[in-house]
Amino acid sequence: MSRDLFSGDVRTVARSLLGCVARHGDTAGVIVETEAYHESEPACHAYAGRTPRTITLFGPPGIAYVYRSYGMHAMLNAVAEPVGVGAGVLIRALEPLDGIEMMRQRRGRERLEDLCSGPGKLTEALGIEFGHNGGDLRTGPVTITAGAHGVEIVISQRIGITRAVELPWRFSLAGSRFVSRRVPAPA
DNA sequence: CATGGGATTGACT
DNA sequence: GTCAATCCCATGC
Repeated sequence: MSRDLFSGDVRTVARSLLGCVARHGDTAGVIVETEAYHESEPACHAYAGRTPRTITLFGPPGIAYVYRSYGMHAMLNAVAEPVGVGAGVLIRALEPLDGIEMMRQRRGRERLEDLCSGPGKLTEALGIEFGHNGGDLRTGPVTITAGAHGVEIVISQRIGITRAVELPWRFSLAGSRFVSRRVPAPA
């Protein structure tokens, strides 16, 4: 298979990351939900071209792109596609694996399903901050490492966006109770 | 330089 | 189901 988890087109990478382990310090979780974003479609931050905010997306694959949403939440993305192409995979949900007590402390919640079931939740649970933007996900401090393969994947539409809503670029693990929102039933 | 919007969450009706 | 919190930055004049 591919030598590098992050090489290939962004949708392939988004699928490959399902089942992988995201880790920061003593906290870690299995990725159960991702979304692909590409400069060719208007929901992507890179759509408008290189800016100080989005420059990371145009860099080499395997780099963390962390940004602030709604003024308060950090979002974790893995940069994909070759240098010069702006694209990334949004990590939307994790199944808690290690450091669960620390996650509970950071989140102020007890239930496992409340710890990492959303893009802003998982960054809080893992202690990921804006300063991690630009870090290499292969060497840390925030890492994503290969996990299960052959997992059953569900494809659906992306969530919480207003443009290019129709693209089926959301990927989640079938039946996981840790996804941020239910996959809508087919029409 | 001023303005508006956003890849969300949690609390409340 | 509805709504506010809060701030970076892209856009427009």
